[in-house]
Amino acid sequence: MYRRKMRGMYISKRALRKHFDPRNYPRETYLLCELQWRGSHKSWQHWLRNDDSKDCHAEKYFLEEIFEPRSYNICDMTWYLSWSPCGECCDIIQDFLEEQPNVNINIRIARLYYADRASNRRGLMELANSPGVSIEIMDADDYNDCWETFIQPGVYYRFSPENFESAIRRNCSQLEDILQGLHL
DNA sequence: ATTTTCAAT
Repeated sequence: MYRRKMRGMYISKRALRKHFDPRNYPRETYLLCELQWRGSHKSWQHWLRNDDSKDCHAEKYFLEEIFEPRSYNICDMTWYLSWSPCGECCDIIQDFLEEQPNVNINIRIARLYYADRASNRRGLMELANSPGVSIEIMDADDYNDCWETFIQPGVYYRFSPENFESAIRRNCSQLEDILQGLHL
């Protein structure tokens, strides 16, 4: 059914710590996806990072190479993204959703990618206003959900978001401004 | 450092 290309389902806590702590500024982007087709009890998880060799952002890579559409039932996806999508990826996601109107994407992001660039701000605002899309900064519940889903059972990890609550708050207010179309 | 970024000039 789904190919497991490039990466698998579980991720190391080391990688999660590095890439989803908003106080870090890593030079790669991680996309963790959990999806469920309505009517099915099983969910499916997959994670990947951007492909430097192909100069391909993580979002484009996931939608073009990993996701396998079905013409029936509704698909609910949650994405945990370490960087927010750039303007171009926002357009790609929007086009994808127009072609796949049975898919919903709930996007949770750890930090904002070049938030001072008008093209990125505009992309996020337009994407957030598309049907089937929600975009939010990851809060403590998101971190816990993400950890529970993507860390292998039996691996001990305690998440302590209090260490970066101020970074989360700053990103939330910045995203709020962007989605309201301020400073475009 | 209220820096750093999947980014080229």
